[in-house]
Amino acid sequence: MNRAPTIPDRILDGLNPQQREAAGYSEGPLLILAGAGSGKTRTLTHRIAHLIASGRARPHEVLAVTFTNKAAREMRDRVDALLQNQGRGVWVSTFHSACARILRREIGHMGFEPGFSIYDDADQRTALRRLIKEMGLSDRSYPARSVRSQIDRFKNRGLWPADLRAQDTLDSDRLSEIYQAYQSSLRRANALDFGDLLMLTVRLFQNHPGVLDYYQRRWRFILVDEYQDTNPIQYQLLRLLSQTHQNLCVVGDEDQSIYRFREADIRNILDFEKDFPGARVVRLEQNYRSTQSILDAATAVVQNNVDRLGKRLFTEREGGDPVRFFEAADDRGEASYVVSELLRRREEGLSLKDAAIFYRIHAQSRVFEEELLKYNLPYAVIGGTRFYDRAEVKDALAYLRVLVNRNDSESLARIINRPARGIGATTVARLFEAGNQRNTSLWGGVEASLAEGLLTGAALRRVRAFHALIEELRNHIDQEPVADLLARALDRSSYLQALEEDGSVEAETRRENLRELLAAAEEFAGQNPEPFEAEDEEPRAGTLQLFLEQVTLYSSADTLDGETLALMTVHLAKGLEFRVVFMVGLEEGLFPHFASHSDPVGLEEERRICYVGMTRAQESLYLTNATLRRLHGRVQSNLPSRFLDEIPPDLTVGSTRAARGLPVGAREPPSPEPRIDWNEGQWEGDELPPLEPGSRVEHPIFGAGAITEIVGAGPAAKIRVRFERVGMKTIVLRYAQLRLL
DNA sequence: TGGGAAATTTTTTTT
DNA sequence: AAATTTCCCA
Repeated sequence: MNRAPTIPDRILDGLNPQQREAAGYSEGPLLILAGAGSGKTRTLTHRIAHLIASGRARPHEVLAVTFTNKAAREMRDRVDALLQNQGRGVWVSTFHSACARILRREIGHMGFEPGFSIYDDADQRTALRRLIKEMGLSDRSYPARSVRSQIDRFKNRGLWPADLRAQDTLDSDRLSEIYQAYQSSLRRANALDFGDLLMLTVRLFQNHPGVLDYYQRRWRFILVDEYQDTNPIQYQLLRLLSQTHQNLCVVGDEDQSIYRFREADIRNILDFEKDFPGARVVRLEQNYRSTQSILDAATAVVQNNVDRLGKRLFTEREGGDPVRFFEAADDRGEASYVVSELLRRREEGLSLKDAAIFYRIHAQSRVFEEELLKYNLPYAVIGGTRFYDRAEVKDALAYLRVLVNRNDSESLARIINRPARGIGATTVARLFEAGNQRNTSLWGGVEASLAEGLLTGAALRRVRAFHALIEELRNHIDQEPVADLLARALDRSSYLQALEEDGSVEAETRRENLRELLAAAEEFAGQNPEPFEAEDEEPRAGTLQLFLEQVTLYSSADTLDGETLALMTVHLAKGLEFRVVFMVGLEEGLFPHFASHSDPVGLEEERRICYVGMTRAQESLYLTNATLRRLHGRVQSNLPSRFLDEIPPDLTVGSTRAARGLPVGAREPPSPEPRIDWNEGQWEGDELPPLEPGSRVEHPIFGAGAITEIVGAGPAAKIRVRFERVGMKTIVLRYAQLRLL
């Protein structure tokens, strides 16, 4: 049956000596420092295939961790192809998916039920918003959004509420209290958030050595891609899992670390040799992807970073097109330039699937979409408002989630009055309170209210009817395929009916989306989601549960195919490559993003993001910027990105501000520039004067100073200025009699 | 009480 | 522009 071991060495054919060394390396920790385009994924897949083909590991003894589920699927397919279908059983997944899978089996040890829900960002926020209100705290001092991200950051660092010390936050008392309350509410709801998937797995391993032992023994070889973007909790997990066999192989590039906001810690890769003594280090420095011009330009940018090991990447693809600069008058002009270039190149035979548009933030996609629609060019926006984030889709999924786990309070709260059935905010608050008092979920509150007569009149009738609806639907869980169950839920809840009666175009779109969701559910049932190895003896989580998990954990970056142009953020572009890349919006304030402006560490990360984007290009790279940009409903005027200025002019063609002697990026404006006074009509409407941190200004009373921070946009923006004579002041731009120096 | 309209606030990047 | 909160009427 297992005929694989006959051809182990052929698997290493076609690799260069360094790739070969890494792929064929036998036992012990292994660090592969792999520059952009140096074939790291190829090396990883060949290593997995070789481990199995040579008989050193059986498929189920290998765990490979990738950054996205899409990457996981690709890697699984490639391994499988190399092994002629003997590769099934290798676990290839993201940290989150792997942990979810472990927890489905083991979470009983932690006092949760196996049918646990997974809360996404929106669920977390609404849960927090309610808790903060319940605790009598002001949502001004504790905006749910920022509390959510702080808690998330704690989790990425592996910190539970009890671990917080004063230095972790300015007001650690209340914050850790909220965090604590939030964790109890998750527990009552039998729910985990994204961070908990990792946190609970680590805690499970720490508290249950027997369970840890099983996984330690089982995974004799562990491989991790994009290691530069792992955070402390992921590091802990890897340490625990690799203890027994020490066969941890990590691949990464410190220049491509772009997830600091998720607590990714570059020291993980810098310190690997210290953390895992005796580690073998292999460097992959030959770039097989890009032309020399592209590589040189990208290197020139990233070289401005202080915090890096430094490496020499080389390519045999000499020369190539110079990098193209284009400065448009505004964002529409930028889009029309990009699309006209696409049309031109398509005439020359470029396939749209070989091109991509990268931007810093999702909001930039819109103008490009409009322009592409004009010419009927097929495109796909990756990420952004994902299909599964649409209100009606979330409603439908909430019904399913409640059927699996009635205690999922966020989902229940979402659907209890959708479609409107007369159970308003006041009633829901009461039900929540009833649940809280009994230390149970919203559903517990519903049951208690019905049993103990806490409600009267219309409210009672309506809640009773809703309760009956859920109970009725639950009877069908095990008897019907996911799609049928979903259709039944939408029908019995009158959700579809309400949309039909609405009659608006919007409602029609929503129904369309629901049909699409039904189709997705059907398709899901058709394919066997994850191949299970016999040894796994995994309790077959219901298909319904697997469907929900996939919908929650799989980002839409995980689907991209056909003859379509891809639009995405640079973050989502990591790990991909395209013949032609347009990186747009290279402007101060946008890229580098203003949130990182005042902080050198943040700026270095922005520079790495830029580097990642540039190195995706194989043949042609376009870098564009717009002088005026409509963003967040306002028009702003941006200087070209300082990153453009960091690229040597001999590698580029096209217009640049620098070539015309105009100010670029962080540089001081040329000095005998006429003084700009924007109180006298040069800057109309919402247009913002060319100000940025670092600009020097003069105030009639305070004298000269330098801008340290700009808050907001347009004339209503405030700026913080450090004046030479009077120190730091905050000034509203509109009223300030400032002059630019 | 519930529902929808109007006013207000807030802007990065993701599993 | 979009998300959220407040306001006002039935």
